[in-house]
Amino acid sequence: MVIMKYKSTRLNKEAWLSEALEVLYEHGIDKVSIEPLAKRLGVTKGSFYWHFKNKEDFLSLLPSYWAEKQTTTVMTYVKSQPGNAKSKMKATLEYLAREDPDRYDNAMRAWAYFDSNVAKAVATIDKRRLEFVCDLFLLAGVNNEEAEMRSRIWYYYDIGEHITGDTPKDPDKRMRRAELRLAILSAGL
Amino acid sequence: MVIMKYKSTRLNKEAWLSEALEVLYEHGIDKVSIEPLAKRLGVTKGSFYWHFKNKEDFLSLLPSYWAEKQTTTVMTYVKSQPGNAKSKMKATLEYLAREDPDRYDNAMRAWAYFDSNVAKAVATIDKRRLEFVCDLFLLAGVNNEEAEMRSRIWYYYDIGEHITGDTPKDPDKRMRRAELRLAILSAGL
DNA sequence: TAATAACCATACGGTAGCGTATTGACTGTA
DNA sequence: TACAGTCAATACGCTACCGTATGGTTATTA
Repeated sequence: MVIMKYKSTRLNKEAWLSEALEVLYEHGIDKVSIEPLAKRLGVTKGSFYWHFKNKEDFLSLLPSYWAEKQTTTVMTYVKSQPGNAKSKMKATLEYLAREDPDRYDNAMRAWAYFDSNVAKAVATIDKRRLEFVCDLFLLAGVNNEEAEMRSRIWYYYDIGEHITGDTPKDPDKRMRRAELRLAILSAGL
Repeated sequence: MVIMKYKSTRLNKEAWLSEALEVLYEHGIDKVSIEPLAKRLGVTKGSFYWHFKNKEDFLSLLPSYWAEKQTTTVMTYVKSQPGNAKSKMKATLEYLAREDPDRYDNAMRAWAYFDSNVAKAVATIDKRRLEFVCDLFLLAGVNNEEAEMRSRIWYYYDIGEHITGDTPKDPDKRMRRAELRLAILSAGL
């Protein structure tokens, strides 16, 4: 027999942050407001002001909360994969075509564009990803300047496809694009 | 002697739309509100409700207003330039490196992400630009599928660089990037 | 210059959301 | 079982903004 020792709706900071991230994802940062959030969580704002000082304080925690959830990503997967640079690139693209792990990216970018603190958090993630790709090109033997440019072209493609909503639903199409992309961007390696 | 026959602050619809676009650019769509806008324009909201039915109606006009301002762009310039495909690509990149004409793009995208009507307007512009680039690759003789892929890689680079705020301030650096980019993406043409 | 139309100011009522103060309920520990 | 600590509900005042109603100016046209 199950004994409900605790009222299951008692919340912690993370519950609020997680829900906020969800609303951010669905409707954008300006719809992240305390009372509606409380409603979604089945509590009142009394809870909110117990856990957080105020709204500003709360929102300032969101970017780093998001960033932390970004730690287990493509990169850890690909690094674990054996093979040369080109096959690692392939692995990266296949992973992305399968998983689409960057669920909150667009919403964060939309927010970041009007908030420099958020922009910093996003820039950190972007930098990390760019360097990861850049290393692959360096590994493939291209010089520094060109590796940087190729990795930019590579990574900004992801951003562009993502943000225009152009990512094909059909996995086969995604794979086909990945092939072509790899062929074009790793030409001569 | 100057006689002020008209109070210079009498407005028309466009004045409101233009100012709204500016606020959108500076602070995002949720800061586009009637009363503050009126203040910026030196009138009261009495004016607004003369020109527009309500806020929703007003905002629905903004994407097309933006889209119209996009008609005179890179494309008209480049089309007027002589030369083969590759030199037209070069002309395009040089124009972009010089002018940065897509001032409102990021703000529109941020908005578009949470409003499907806006998304449509942005998608129209994206499509137009993509086709323009695609035509250049077709002109250079690559097959259809690859031309589409190359143009995506080409154009999404612009979006990515733009949205990450990575565009170098230094014109020389921008030019250098353009050269490398052209070299990489037009390899073998 | 009188009449009409175009444009704007002011005052008002209404809603959504922020933040505070206070009280209440639950939980772990002595 | 009493107490302290944790978490939440309620009630309140406040601000920003939307939309309406009404009347006042300014321009246009006859």
